[in-house]
Amino acid sequence: MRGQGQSHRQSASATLQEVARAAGVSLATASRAFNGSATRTVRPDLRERVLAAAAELNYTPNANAQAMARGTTNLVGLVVHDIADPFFAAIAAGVMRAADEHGLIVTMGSTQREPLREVEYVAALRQQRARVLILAGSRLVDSEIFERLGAEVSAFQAIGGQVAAISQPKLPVNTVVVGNRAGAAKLAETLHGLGYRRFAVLAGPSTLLTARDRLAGFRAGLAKHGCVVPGDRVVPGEFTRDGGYAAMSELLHRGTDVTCVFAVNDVMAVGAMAALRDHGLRLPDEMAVAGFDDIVTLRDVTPGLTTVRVPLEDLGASALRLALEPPAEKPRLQRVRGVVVVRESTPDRTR
Amino acid sequence: MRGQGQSHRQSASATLQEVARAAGVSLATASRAFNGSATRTVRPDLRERVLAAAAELNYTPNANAQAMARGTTNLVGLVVHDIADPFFAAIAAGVMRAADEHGLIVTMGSTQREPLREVEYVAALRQQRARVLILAGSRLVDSEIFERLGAEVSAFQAIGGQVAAISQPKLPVNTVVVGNRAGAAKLAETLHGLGYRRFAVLAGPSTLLTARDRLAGFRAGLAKHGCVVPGDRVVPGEFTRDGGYAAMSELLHRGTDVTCVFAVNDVMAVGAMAALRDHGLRLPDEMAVAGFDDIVTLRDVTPGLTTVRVPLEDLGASALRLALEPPAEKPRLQRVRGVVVVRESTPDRTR
DNA sequence: CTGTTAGCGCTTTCAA
DNA sequence: TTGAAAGCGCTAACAG
Repeated sequence: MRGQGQSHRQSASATLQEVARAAGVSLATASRAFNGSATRTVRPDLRERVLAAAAELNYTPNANAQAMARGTTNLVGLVVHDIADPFFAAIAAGVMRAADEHGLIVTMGSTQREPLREVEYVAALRQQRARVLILAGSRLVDSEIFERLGAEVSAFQAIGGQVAAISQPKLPVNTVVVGNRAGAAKLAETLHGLGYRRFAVLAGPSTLLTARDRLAGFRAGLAKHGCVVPGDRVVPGEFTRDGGYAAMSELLHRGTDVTCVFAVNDVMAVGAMAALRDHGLRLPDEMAVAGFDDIVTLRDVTPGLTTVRVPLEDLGASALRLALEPPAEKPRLQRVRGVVVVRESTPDRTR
Repeated sequence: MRGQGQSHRQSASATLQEVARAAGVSLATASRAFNGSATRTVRPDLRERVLAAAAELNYTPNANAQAMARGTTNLVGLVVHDIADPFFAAIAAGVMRAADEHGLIVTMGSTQREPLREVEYVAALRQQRARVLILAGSRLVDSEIFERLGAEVSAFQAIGGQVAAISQPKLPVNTVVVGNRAGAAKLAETLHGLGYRRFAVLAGPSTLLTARDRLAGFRAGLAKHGCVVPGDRVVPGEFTRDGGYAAMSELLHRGTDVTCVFAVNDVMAVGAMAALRDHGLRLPDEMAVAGFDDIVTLRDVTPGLTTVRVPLEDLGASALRLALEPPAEKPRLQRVRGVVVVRESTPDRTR
């Protein structure tokens, strides 16, 4: 192609220089024809010529070159625990929607729930000079690797990157805080109001703050009514469908007289329902089940799952907006509360 | 400019130049210390010094600068119809898994099922000089905008980008072809074997090739047994949960004597089941339902949904591998077949 | 309003 | 092995 084929690349795209030449203007004018602002204007006819030449040559600006020259990109890096989990898929959808409105490109990393990979992704995003970093998903209690994440995030900020997190305000960055405790407490009170008294909790991983908060909130809500969940009715497990299935199986295996099970997220709740069925129990008559999140894809399970609705897409969109705010001295927090949604999985026992 | 801190940027990261200076070597040597190959080696002690200096300065290569200098990036652009749809989320997971193995970064665009946005995303990815483009999701019959997509894809290839598609082999690129026809035909035969004779199809959008192929395959499968689906029992609709709900409602509204409904994807099938329930029908006794895809998140619906399993994650991983293959004269096709999975939603009527 | 020119940070000849 | 220097494509002073 150009350069009479002595390029080592297999092919190349037209450059601004070539467009300028074709339009009979200087490089600078060609650049201004595209980026022209109030201060840097181009005579209309020249502008036309440049645009025409660009179209003719099928020119597209090289984003990498622009990034170099401008010293900034329009890349948003989103890090999630597991993109195949509908929880994160919904958040991702929200981030992408908001990114679109700002003309930003979203790149995504899925850590497969491996904390170290989160650190690696942040490093990769720093290398890409991403403008925005969004960390979605619960923090862990493990402080060792949390340190490293913090260091990496600081490094990202140090070169001018903007950051937001979704979950707990553990990092010194703007974060969208989900009202896990309050939501779970409200759920507990609602269930108590429906007449339930003997509860078990499928509690998720004990290292996951979100899981811990939901458990704590649930207990706090029950405590208001003098009701407790004994330790042997709190079963830990993975934060996944299979984790819910396993935890529920474990509970059934132990034998129990509980009438209502709270799984700390919907995905686990669905797994728990499957385990209950496989165990021959009829739902919801022989066991009530509640979850958390109100995952859209799961709204059609039967019996309909009582849960706490969290506006996941909005979470993603809000996080991007927060990240884009001009940096302040103190990180900003935006709290989002969940709303209890009662469905058929927890029928009213008081009547 | 950035001479003595009069840069307009708020901050900057250490550059290779600075690392080189700190290590007391030339820029070239510093570069080689990182990228060193067999031909371009660096004396071990110098190498050490460079690496130490880099660590000291918290240096990270600027990917944009590397892209400029090398003329190539390590960006994979993935375009999906809707990331919140578990179908695409699974594919995305597969792509990311495979990308990881190659040290590639994945950026994602979700078109919200708006064909024009697909074109825009491809344009954006060309601008980013992405190395790989993966187009996931059914092609449409609409030729007008298909032309534009084709042109944009060609432009992408023209500058050296590698492309793969997932769905139908309509574009002249490597593609992972899903055996929609064969899978639906097999499903039809299976259902016929279970004793069903009067079918309806919730057919999805008539412009979507995947939807059309599944309908055609289903009919072909039934035809083998002398069974037909009359036109008035084929109800179009959106390719979503709500589309399935609406189509099923429409069918029920018309009044019908069918005993089994085939929704052309699982998400629609779940919507259809909800509609059937809302209409007071008991499943699966009063109506059998089958879907297509075997979405993981939906494996726990009740009654368990009979469907055609498509290995979605593998689809994504395969697509990336295909895209990465050295360009050949002819686009390569990789066919993936679905496997019928019979569950409780279509009980055996023959006994 | 337009053109010239100096970088942005890095890779890669080409000489030494 | 190492270093000097020429770009990669673009933006943004700066001078006309």
